[in-house]
Amino acid sequence: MFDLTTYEKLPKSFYLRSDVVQIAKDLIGKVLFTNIGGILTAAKIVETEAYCGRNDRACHAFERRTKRTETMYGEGGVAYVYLCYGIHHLFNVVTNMHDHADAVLIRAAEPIIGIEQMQLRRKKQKPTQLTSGPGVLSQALGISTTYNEASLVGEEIWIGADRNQIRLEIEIDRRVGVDYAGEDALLPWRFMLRESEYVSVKKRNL
DNA sequence: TCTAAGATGGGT
DNA sequence: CCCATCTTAGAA
Repeated sequence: MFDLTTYEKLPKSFYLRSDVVQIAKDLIGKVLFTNIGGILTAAKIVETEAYCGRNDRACHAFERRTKRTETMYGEGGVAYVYLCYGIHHLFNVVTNMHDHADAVLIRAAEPIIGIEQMQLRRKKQKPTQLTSGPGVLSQALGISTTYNEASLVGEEIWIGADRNQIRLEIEIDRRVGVDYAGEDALLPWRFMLRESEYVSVKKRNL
């Protein structure tokens, strides 16, 4: 069985750091927990992408401070959840200090706790069909836009570090689906756990 | 007001 | 390849 005391909830200071690319890398191998509707689920993060509001055309907050992006301009340590294509709820981790609009998109994970509940939510059986992709991951974990701005150091959504974590091999790639961002689409800001079967899209070329 | 496009996913 | 589905941002 899984011993919850193995995992240490990441403190707010983890999210307040200024290097969003480093944070995206650091999040690989961490475990995303949700306790929503009385259902505990957890999944190990295997794929992330960094978005930087100040110099990254792919970021929603780039040269834009609107109702939607205001979440990213807030202080780090909260969720930024938005609806994509009218269907998918994409979960991001807001980082950095107030007025610095950075976030990390959690793109894929490996189910650990609450797999049966994820199967019910997803109406799929195979473990790789539960949390491999930013939209489906949110569905499996019960995350929707109602959790936009929710704290990541609270009792509904949080991220834990394995106290016994050994060194991980990380692959780097360009981000998915941001071709509109011109040369920023080529930034090496996507991180994956090497050899994981749970990443959403296989490695392309930088 | 109006409209195009989008950090996707599933099916053909 | 196609399409579901709807909010957002920016234009008019």
